Amino acid sequence: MVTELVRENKTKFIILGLLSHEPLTGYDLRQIAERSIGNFWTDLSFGQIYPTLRTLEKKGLVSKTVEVDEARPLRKVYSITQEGREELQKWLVEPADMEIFKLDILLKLYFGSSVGVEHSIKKVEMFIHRNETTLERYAAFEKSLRGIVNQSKDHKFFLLTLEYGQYITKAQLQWAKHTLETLRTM
Amino acid sequence: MVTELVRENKTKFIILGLLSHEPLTGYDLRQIAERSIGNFWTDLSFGQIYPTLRTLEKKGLVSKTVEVDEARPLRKVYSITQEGREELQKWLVEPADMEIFKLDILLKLYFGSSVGVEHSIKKVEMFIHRNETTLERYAAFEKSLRGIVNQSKDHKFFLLTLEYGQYITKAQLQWAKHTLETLRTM
DNA sequence: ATGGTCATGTAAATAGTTACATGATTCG
DNA sequence: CGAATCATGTAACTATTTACATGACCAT
Repeated sequence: MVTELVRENKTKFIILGLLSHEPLTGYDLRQIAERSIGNFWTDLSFGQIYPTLRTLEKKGLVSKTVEVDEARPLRKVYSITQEGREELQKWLVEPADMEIFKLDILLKLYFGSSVGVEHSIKKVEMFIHRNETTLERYAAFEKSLRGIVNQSKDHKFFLLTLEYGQYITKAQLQWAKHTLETLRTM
Repeated sequence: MVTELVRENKTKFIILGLLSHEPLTGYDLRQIAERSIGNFWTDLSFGQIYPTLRTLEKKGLVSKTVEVDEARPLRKVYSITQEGREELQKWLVEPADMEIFKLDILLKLYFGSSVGVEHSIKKVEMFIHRNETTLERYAAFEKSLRGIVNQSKDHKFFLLTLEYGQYITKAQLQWAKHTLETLRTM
């Protein structure tokens, strides 16, 4: 039996999702993606964005208007079409895929027995520092978001993903502090 | 200025790391990887393993012995060489890369405003169920590990990565339960 | 002047997945 | 008798990154 497993191109749906909020250029897409889904997804690169926009346009899922403003770089502003919205909705109702985690620090800890525990300790300390910084950034973000969260549903959804980041980052900090103690007595 | 950023092939170091514990076949590698680093890294596929083993052998980082046992498939058992250990150690002392998270459920929640909140609720419920199952699996694993953890350093490192999984999974459950409440009042 | 931001894109390489191909043994 | 496990691997495709190429404006 041939079970044809169509691999879903997430970049495609991220672009469609972002365009479902507002029309954007390829350049905008990268920045908006970073700011909106950046805590739980890898950044989009131009090498992904521009080719994907072209195929999306070919399939009629997005449409393009070119803004020619002299003395300013030309902007190709993309909007989602009705077919695009339908494609997005078909994907949205499907069950979510498994989470993907790639923790280089755990790889290096797990295989670290051959290089001395001081290297592991240093990595965990850096990890703690990084997560503390992230938590501060989240707190500032949350503060500004709490004020406007009742203005739109989108803000509420954004807050949910921000809270995910906060829960995870706090858990990572707890783990890291516990791990430091363990490593120091090894 | 040309900043040559060499993209590190993690698969290579995972294989080297696993072989630094014991000699293994390509087939073994997939299973051992799944059991050992599977909670924080995506599984290795044969399409990655066999070609990587070949290039690793060509570079002299691993060596191969062929076990011909009649009435049994032939086994190519790979061992790490001294050069391989040095390559591994060079990588181990480098600072750890940023964590990579890909949360399809957050993508679908974030873009979910166009399909009705009941779809989001169902996804979060499934997420809770999945995480509860994972937590039970971790608990069973921990129990069996606590008994033997003093027998080897490797068990201690394994326990650290298992604990990471536990902290994260608990945090995800807390977030998901809070999120369910929020979604139900939307 | 230098670097940052805005804005487009392509080409080449690397990474990773999936399907296919083969075949014996073991377990229920 | 069929499914799972052991064991090898390749080919084709898809995904993603990185470097390169271009060029104007604006702030320091």
